[in-house]
Amino acid sequence: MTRSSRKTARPVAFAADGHDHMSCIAEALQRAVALCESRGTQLTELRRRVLELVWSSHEPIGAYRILEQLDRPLPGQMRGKARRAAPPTVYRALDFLIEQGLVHRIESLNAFVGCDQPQATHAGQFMICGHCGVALELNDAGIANALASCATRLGFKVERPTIEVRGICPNCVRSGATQPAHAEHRHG
Amino acid sequence: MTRSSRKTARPVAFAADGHDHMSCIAEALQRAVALCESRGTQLTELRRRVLELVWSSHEPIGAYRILEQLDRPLPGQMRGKARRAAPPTVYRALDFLIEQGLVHRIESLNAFVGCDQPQATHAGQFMICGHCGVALELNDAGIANALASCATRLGFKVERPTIEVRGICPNCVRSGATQPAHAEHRHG
DNA sequence: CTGCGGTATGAAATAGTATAACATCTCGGA
DNA sequence: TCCGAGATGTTATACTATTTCATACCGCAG
Ligand SMILES: [Zn+2]
Ligand SMILES: [Zn+2]
Ligand SMILES: [Zn+2]
Ligand SMILES: [Zn+2]
Repeated sequence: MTRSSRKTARPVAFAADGHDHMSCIAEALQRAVALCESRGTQLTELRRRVLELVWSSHEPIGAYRILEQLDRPLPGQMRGKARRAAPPTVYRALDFLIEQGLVHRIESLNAFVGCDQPQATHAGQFMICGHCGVALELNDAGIANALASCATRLGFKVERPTIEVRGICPNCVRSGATQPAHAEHRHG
Repeated sequence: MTRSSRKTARPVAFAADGHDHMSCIAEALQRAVALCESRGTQLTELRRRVLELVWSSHEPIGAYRILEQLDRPLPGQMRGKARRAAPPTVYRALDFLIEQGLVHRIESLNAFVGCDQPQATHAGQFMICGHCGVALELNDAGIANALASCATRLGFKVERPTIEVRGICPNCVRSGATQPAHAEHRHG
């Protein structure tokens, strides 16, 4: 029970005392396998590997970072001068994973992050820390309702909401972080 | 009185019967001049021209589209083989305009759109039609409150909310539009 | 077995978006 | 005049994403 061992009620990604990320990854992969199984879609080795890399942390990762990691031979394998994978390889895998709801794209970062509730189709809301880079996905009914009511009032038919809130996470707030400190983009 | 001549209460960008966009542009430029004047910032000819291009329609425009337009000699001017402007030129102008609150960046489109309430600093919410491409900026208190309350609950300090809702605008809904029809990105 | 269609991946080229770094220009004040 | 700040010009490059065609694999009809 990874969850019940936590000391706080805070979401895992923002946990004050860190968390066992290995099991985070393992559980995500397990869910993915089960989901694709149940849908009859093919979670191939390549796609599984990309998903694993996306889940390597709770910070959204760029497609080209994934590409770099894909190139590195897995520990224990000596496959010398393995040819560098090409961009379409990773973009195609990401397309598949997004379609399956296993990964979300963070528009404001041109990056990708794993979804921990892939079962139901949803458009999550993201709280992204500009200091440590961690992105937390929520499904807040209040926000969703406010949006829906606003759209209804206008006669606007919502298809895909994009909600990405940049700020400072609880942990970084407590440690007095105000400056960027996280590489990221300029334009933000 | 452009506004009072409208037949509906709908926002100009989504007006059912179209609108006098020339005055849209003129008013935006006027506001910009006044604002920069009052702040002592320099709305140079280049920046004014870029702002005008951003306002050329209510569809967000990409930096490189602006660049193309900048190259075209103004009607009446025969400046032959004018050198093509370089990307930094337009990005710098956009940076200035964004800083002044005169333009917003639409993250999900890598594009830019004029702001019609540049006075107060704000982070607008955008309703973007996937069919006609028009983006409407709102400042809905309900959404803002829902977001704020959610962030408070988490202990997350909001710095820059990004809310961009893709969908179909009232006009396009009425005309039965469901397909994309608008070029735009793939990844959406 | 063999060929066929559908899906996944490999590979090369190119398109699209954005910034870094340094040079030049202009204008107003010391 | 000289200086310094801010704006723009210029070149190169980084970063992100898609198009296009080729190849590999697999289950199945003939
Ligand atoms: Zn999700
Ligand atoms: Zn943080
Ligand atoms: Zn605005
Ligand atoms: Zn529309």
